[in-house]
Amino acid sequence: MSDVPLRDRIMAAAVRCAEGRGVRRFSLEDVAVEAGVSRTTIYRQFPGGREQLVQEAATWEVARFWRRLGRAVAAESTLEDRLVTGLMVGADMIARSRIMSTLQDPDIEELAVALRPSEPLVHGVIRDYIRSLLVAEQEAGRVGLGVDVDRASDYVTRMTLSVLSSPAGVDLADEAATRQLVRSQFLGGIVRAEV
Amino acid sequence: MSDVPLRDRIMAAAVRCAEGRGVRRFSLEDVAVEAGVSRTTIYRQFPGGREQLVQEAATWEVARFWRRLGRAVAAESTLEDRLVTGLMVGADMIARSRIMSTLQDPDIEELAVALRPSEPLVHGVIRDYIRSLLVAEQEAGRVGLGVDVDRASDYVTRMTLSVLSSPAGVDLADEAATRQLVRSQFLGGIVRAEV
Amino acid sequence: MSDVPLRDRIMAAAVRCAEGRGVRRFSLEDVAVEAGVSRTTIYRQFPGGREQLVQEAATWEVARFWRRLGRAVAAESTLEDRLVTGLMVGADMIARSRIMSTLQDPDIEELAVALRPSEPLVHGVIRDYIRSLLVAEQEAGRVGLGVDVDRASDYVTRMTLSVLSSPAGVDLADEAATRQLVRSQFLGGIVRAEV
Amino acid sequence: MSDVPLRDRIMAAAVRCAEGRGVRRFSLEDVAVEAGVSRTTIYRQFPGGREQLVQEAATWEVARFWRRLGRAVAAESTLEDRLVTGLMVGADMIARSRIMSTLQDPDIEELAVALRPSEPLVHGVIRDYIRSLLVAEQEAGRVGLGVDVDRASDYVTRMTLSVLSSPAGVDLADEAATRQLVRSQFLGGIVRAEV
DNA sequence: CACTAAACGAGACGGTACGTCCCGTCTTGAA
DNA sequence: TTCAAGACGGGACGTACCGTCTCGTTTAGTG
Repeated sequence: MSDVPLRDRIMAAAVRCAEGRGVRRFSLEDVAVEAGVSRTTIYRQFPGGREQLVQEAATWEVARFWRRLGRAVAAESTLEDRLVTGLMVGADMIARSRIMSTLQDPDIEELAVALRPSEPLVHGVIRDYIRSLLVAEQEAGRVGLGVDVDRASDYVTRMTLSVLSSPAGVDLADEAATRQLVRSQFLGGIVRAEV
Repeated sequence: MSDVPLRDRIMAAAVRCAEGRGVRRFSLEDVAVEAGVSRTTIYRQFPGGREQLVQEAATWEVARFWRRLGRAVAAESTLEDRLVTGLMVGADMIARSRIMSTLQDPDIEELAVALRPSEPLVHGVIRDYIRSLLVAEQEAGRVGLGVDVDRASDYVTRMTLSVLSSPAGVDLADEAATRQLVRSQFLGGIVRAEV
Repeated sequence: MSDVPLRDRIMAAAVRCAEGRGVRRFSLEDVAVEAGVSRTTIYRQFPGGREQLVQEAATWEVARFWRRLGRAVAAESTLEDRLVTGLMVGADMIARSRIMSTLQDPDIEELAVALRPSEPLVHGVIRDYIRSLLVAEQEAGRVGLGVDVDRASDYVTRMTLSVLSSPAGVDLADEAATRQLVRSQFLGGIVRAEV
Repeated sequence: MSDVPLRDRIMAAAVRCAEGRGVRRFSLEDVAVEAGVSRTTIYRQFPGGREQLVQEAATWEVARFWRRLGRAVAAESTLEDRLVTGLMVGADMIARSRIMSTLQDPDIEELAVALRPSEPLVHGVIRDYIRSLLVAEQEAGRVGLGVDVDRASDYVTRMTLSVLSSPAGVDLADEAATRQLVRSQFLGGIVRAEV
């Protein structure tokens, strides 16, 4: 409805539809109406049909998620703060997102799975990012001596993604608790205790 | 194909179909033929229709996965061996499973997602199981003094599930490497080094 | 809607639609609604789709036309009366038929053409029928001596069909004129003048 | 493909397409390609769209048919020869024409029907033409005394068109047979026997 | 032993959505 | 200006399933 590229408008509409009716329930007709576009045009933009649309919309949405998380985290300065903020903001975004909440439903959701193949990718990206942060910490002399940065970043990445996907007991809305978790579990053996 | 309960025969057929054509591609007609049953009967057994069938077949298959993993692990005696064996056997089963391999495909698969909601559940079950193992280790005096068993089991669970779902660099077919991983990363600060 | 066979109900609906909107304009959806049937069912009855439906409905309707004409003609006793009645009733039915009137429209109509292939067939049937009448007349001694019955019946058939399809000057609603036409043109050299 | 008027090029292309794929099967895209023209241009030349194009192309082709038949017939001198030649050449042209042959197919063809509305018109034109020939014969003293020229020309026209559209037993490729037919059936009671 | 009731097989139907084709309109850019 | 090129909305087509229903038929279980 403006100068937003047609493709993006359609993907955005698809995401909104998925949030509303659930991924398996919306029809391309719904998306077309939501995007203010004809069904034909969707097939012109995504020749692979529904499948391609869902796939691309999903990765597009995932990218947007991490982009926003990245921006939020960039405002912080220390590694610990970034982890804490990342966990809290991420959990909040997930909670807010209607997709994720509907994803809790026992009914089947393609989106989550369309998002599956991107998991190893995400793992890699996040790990590299965290590694760069760790290196910075190391250069600042705040990392323990015997620490293997590669191994440590992989480890922190796993814990982060795991906690984000299933908090399991930790209340990520509580900053103190989250910070406690990050300190003891995530960075325990890595970062030297602040004096 | 004889005195096996009808329900199970249908679910097994559904799993086979999912392995073959992918979850979104098979029709109830396919399942019916595969199970040597009429389509009507499927609706009689699963009044919720396709959705219920996929859901139940998925969790049924997941349960089978963990059951088999459990049996394999039960043969081992120490915590470390159980973790190593669990990781290796689990990874192997995932690799062998045609569903999982097709799941790598970028195309959409409901099964994986039908399996999603069980994730927190699985987390809980595995954590409790590992916790019981840790308690045993503790009673055997093989756990470090300051270790919080609850926290440690949660931690080991996260690492296990994470590594299973995305190995990311670790070769879980290599026992030495896997054992090394388990020792240093999983049980590093928890179990006292064997003398 | 009753115990009328589904197939016939659909064809009747198709004919009504053709009468209404013109043959090229109606959609299978229209026919489905008109027949009180789902679109799917039409495809189940006519696997050849729209084409087959139009084809069959057309010949079905043509057959109905000639059947009714045959009944009307059967009431008459002499050859001349049958021809006169046939021409008049036929012209009247064509005039009444909304299909035929819309067929006058310069716009394209498939029905008329779907009916085309049946033309030689119709020619044969009508010729045989007229031949049988001629033979009866001959046996009654009312046919001229040198008349070749085969040739004569073919001739009368051509004139009949031609006049029916394009009257061109003759008013087939006027019995006197029609009878005059039949006597002088159709049976002129064939039947012996009544004394 | 050069200075031939755009309109004619398009209609010629339409006729070729109709000959190839059948009338209902070709798309405007096909015609555009065949005519070496953009689809837009077709709409500029035929604002009525596909319908107008088919209509005009059909009558254009029909006119061409009769024009060519007229030229062939003009070479003959007597009425009988013109009729014989007309029947034979006409039948031959119809047989050769790929459109007409495909028209025999049971599948639906708009062209034939687009040509339908012109039937009464054709009847009138042919009749007037034949009437003029008959008048000439009459002036040459070769027509029977009691013959009504109007009625006779109408009659000959009907027989001619009828035989052309459905020969029904007569072999119009055999000159002797055709001539025999024309003499006995068409001109029997009209033209005085040549001495 | 027949009779009935439940479970299954077979198949028709309504309905939803998909992917495709084509039409007719419009805009943009180049000759 | 005229035309080519191409995007778009819209309508219909033919197909694939789903879920529901109604019939036979087989199989047990019971009077």
